[in-house]
Parts: sequence; C-alpha cells; structure tokens
Amino acid sequence: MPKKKPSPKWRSGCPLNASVEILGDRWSLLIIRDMMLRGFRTYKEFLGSYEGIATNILADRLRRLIAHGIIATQPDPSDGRKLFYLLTAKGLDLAPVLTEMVLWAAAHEDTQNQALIRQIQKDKEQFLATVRQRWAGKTLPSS
Amino acid sequence: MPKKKPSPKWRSGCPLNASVEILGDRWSLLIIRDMMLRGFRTYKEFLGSYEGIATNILADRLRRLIAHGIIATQPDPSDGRKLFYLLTAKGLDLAPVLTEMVLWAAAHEDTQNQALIRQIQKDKEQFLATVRQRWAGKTLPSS
DNA sequence: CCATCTCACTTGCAAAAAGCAAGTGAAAAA
DNA sequence: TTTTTCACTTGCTTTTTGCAAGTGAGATGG
Repeated sequence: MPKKKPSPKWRSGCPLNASVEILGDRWSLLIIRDMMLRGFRTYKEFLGSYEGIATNILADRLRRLIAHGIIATQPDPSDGRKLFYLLTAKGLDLAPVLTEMVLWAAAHEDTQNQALIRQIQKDKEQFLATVRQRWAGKTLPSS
Repeated sequence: MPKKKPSPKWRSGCPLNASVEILGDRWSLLIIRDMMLRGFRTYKEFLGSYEGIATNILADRLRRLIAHGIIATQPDPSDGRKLFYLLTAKGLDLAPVLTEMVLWAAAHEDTQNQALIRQIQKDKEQFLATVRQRWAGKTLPSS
C-alpha cells in the first residue's frame, strides 16, 4: 500500500524530480545500500561504514528516510537500547535504482567490489531476485 | 573508451559511492534529464526548466558534469554566443538509472507525466532503445 | 546494587554549499 | 551604432554539512 503524501510540495511534478528530492544527497543511498546489501540494521553499524558519515547527519538522514516511508524501526527485544532500522517495501523497491547506479559506475569509473559487479552483470534479474528473496518477510510497514 | 581518472580520491571504492559522489545532489540528474529526454542543449534552456536552478549553480553543475566526462560542449556554428551541451556516451549510459528512478517515484509518490511513465512501464527496454536511437551519432567524445 | 560502559542520539560551532540579485563581456539583431 | 541576447561571474545571505563534545536511558560487570 504505497501511502502518498497529501501535499509534499515538490519543486515539480516530474517523477525524476521527486526521486532526486528524496534521494539526491551524498548519504541517503549509501545508508540504503548498507541495509539492502550488507544487512546493516543499527545506528552504530551505519556509523561504522567506510565512507564515515557524521553522527548528526546520520540521525537526520534516518529521520528523513522514515518520513518518506523508505525505512522503519523496530525495537530490539533483547536490548532496550538498540533500534533496528529495516527497509519497507518502498525501500526495497530501490534495488533496481542501486543496481543501475552500480553498473554505471563500474562501467565508467575505477571502482572496487568486482565480485558484486560480476554478479550483477552476469544476470541482473537474478541478482534482484536474490536481494528480494533475502528480504522476503522482513520488510516493515511504513509506520 | 571509458577514460578513468588517475586518482579522484573517492570516499570509498564502492561503485555506488562513486555514483553518489558524481550524481548525488539536487540538480545534476535533472540537467541530464533535460538533455536526454527533452532535447535541451543550451544554458538558457536549462535555466528555463521548471524546477528553477540558479545561474551560478547551473554553471557549476555543467562544469562538474564536463569534468566527469558526462557531457561535452560544441559551439553553435550559426551563433557565436551559443554553446551546445550534449551527452557523451558515458552520459547516455545514465538512461537506465534515470529510468529506474522515474519508475520508483511513479510507483510510490504522487507524480505527473503519466505519458512517460506508461511508456516506460509498457516496455522498459523498448523505451531505452528509443532514447539511444534518438542519440545515435549525436553523443560527443568527452573532451 | 552501583559504577561503568554502550547505544542512539543531541548540541554548538565552524566551514562549505546553495540560493538570490545584480553585473559583465562578447556576439548578434535592430 | 545602439540595444538585446547569451553565457556566464560576483557579492552576499541563508542553509546545509561536518566535526567534537555531551547526554540520558538501558545494559553489563563486580
């Protein structure tokens, strides 16, 4: 059930513009990558990612992603301090976007992670199916 | 011929991070959209786009896109003041990224341009083929 | 239990980037 | 030859980012 915002006041109604307004910064997609592909779930795990996001920026981006229904939280039943951040169905639907961005950079820039790149290049749909499989039954409703 | 940078010093070697560092802002992909899908070629046309980019930001983004080999310029033979900005092969290769971003926003946000969305949904590969066809023989080498 | 530690943040401040209005120089049009 | 147009640049204010330090609730160890 994609819940639409009543009046988010986009700069324009263009769908690409909506995507850019939601995801167009230097951190949001990396957080989603960490969740989707690396299985990161906690604030601390995101903080430990190689690119080195600052604590206040991370808190802000998580808040924004929640507000947009891309991720949601769940308390850790075994540790009251911990919060699990998980993708919603909307967030999981970003898999093709991430995939194409990875393929583009792999084709035109000098990057690492050849294993991932080969896997995607070999069979894109199979890769996406695997990602979705890993998340089957694990996505959260958007609040 | 993808020309790799000697040492662009990414925050990390992850291909997604490279994409985000190059394209992760609120304007770059909109400029590419205007070129790729709307046939815009001049500074003035980009300025006239609905989202309303500021002149200094536009100049900066065009410079950055050129530096990354995504677009290139060509003087207008019939008007010495004008410059044509055109996609390179690398820039045209962003078509699948834009396409997936459009599909995602169309599925989860309240957006316009239903004609474009239907066309992509109907047959994604056909849509991409059409875009590439329109650019066949028109992309510029990256400097 | 009680001090200490861990976790998920917040706060304060400096630096960088974005946004706005106005200006500039070369080339074309009137 | 004056006026426009084009592709920018400059100066300034506002917003965002980034860094370092701090906070409070909850877990852990003795």
